[in-house]
Formats: sequence, C-alpha cells, structure tokens
Amino acid sequence: MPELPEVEVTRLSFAHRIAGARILSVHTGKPLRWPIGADAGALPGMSVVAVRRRGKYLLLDLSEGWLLLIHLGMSGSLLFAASMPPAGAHDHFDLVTTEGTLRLHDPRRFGAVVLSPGETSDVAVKLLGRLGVEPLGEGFGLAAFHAGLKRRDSPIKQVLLAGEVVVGVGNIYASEALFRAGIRPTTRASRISARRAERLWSAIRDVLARAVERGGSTLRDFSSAQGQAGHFQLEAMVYARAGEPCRQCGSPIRVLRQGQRSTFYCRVCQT
DNA sequence: CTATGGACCTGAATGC
DNA sequence: TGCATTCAGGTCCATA
Repeated sequence: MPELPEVEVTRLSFAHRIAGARILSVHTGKPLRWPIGADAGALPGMSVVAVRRRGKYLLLDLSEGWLLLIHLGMSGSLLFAASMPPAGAHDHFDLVTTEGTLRLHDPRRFGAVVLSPGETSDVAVKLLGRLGVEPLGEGFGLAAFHAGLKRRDSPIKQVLLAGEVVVGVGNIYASEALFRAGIRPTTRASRISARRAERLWSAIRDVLARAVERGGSTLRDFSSAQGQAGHFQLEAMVYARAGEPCRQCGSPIRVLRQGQRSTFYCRVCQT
C-alpha cells in the first residue's frame, strides 16, 4: 500500500508527537515479515529521539543509538494516539509510550518491525544496504540518475520499482512518473537518452512531492497516523484508469503486466 | 554480476 | 448463494 509519499505522510503525522516519548511496553500480534529481534525485550525504558524515513522504511531513532525499523509492506498503516482501542485481528504491533501508542495495522503482514543496534548491524545492512538515492533529497543528481539507468537493461518501470537506482517509487508512482515524462514503461532503462532521463528525473520528484502535499494516495485503506485519508489518487493520470480516456489526449489508457505488477500508460502520450 | 519468477498473507471483487 | 479465480500500494530469495 505505501510508497514513499504515504510513508512520508505517515512520518509527518506522528514524528513530532512521539519525539521525546519513553517506551512503556510493547505488544505483538501475529508474526510479520521478519522477527523483531532477540533484543526486543529491552525496548521498555528506551526513548524515541526522532523519526526518519529511508525509502519506504521508517526509522525510529531510540536512545543509545538503537534503531526501530518499520516497514508497512503492501497493506500496513500506522496509527498514533493517546488512547488506543483494543487490538483487532490485524493489529500486530503496539509501541506503548508516555506520549501515546503507535500501532501497526497490517492485514497481509508483509510489513515488519525490526529492532537493530544502529544502522550497521547485519539486519540493518540487509534491509537498507542496497537502497538507492532519496528522490526528494539533495543527493538526487541527474547525472548519477542517468548513469544508474545506463547500467540497467530491464524495462524502465521495473528499474524504478527495484529501488536500487532511486528509492520510494512504487507501483502507482512509477506509472505516473513515466506518463509525465512521456516514456513507455517497457523501454529498456539503458536506452533512455539524457534528455528523456532529465524529464523522468524531474517527473519523479514532482509526482512524489505533489503526492506528499496531497496526503498520499488512498486506494483502499491508507491513512496517516492521525487517521487522515490521502487525495492524490484523484489526480492520477494513468494508474487504475485502464480503458478510461487519457486526460491529455483522450485515447484509452492501457494496462500491461510487468514482473507480476500492473502498469498503466497511454500509448499515444508515451513513446 | 544481472535479470526474472516465486514466495510470503489476507480480503475484496469478479466470474461461473 | 457458493465456490474458484484474480487482484491489491512490497521486496527478499532462489534460480538461470
């Protein structure tokens, strides 16, 4: 469910409220994608210093350099509130703090909560080590982006999804960014010209930044940790619009499968 | 090394 | 109504 904009909207919705909180207890439900780790018993007593984001991961900086990694998978969402109702069947993690409870709700359980002693532990390196550059940060340079594409022979859509060149672009925003850049999703990444790489580079930043402003996309059940739905889906140009007229040229939006994921595009506007 | 398909899991929508 | 199939915002891992 969550791509970079949804994760960032989630982060913004509770980071300031949880900062400085002391952890009182932890409650877990069914197993998530990875075990939380053997040190989880040490969480009570630690405090939450800050909440950062890396790609689609939320990183809770805890006391003494500990790091709590949270990933929302496909169907996860967080809620942070002073008073929390009893855990339901799909609530699999509660972090009870002096400022409120942070709860992970995740029906499919592709998400994860992992405690790591810093960013250089084996588990942190396994999860974060291969991530590409942050698209909304200063480090997202055009030259390096184009060079990264040059090294990949897969279709551009799948290169974006893989997150090894640039992070945070998931299935919705990959289709949206490629539409805005006028590039066919099947184009081999290595064959994208400098001029088109530049269009894609700015399309990625524009679409992600715009989606953050709009509170993310709520297709089925996404909401911020304050329970707010997003609205970006209302301005999607192609995603989930198969058969509907292109907002730019009127021809029907096409859908195809790439790596078991749906891709939406306009045959006329994207070449 | 890169590229691809399968796996993980649940619920909603669709089809017969 | 009932049951099977398909699809859904991610990404690690095994296999070529």
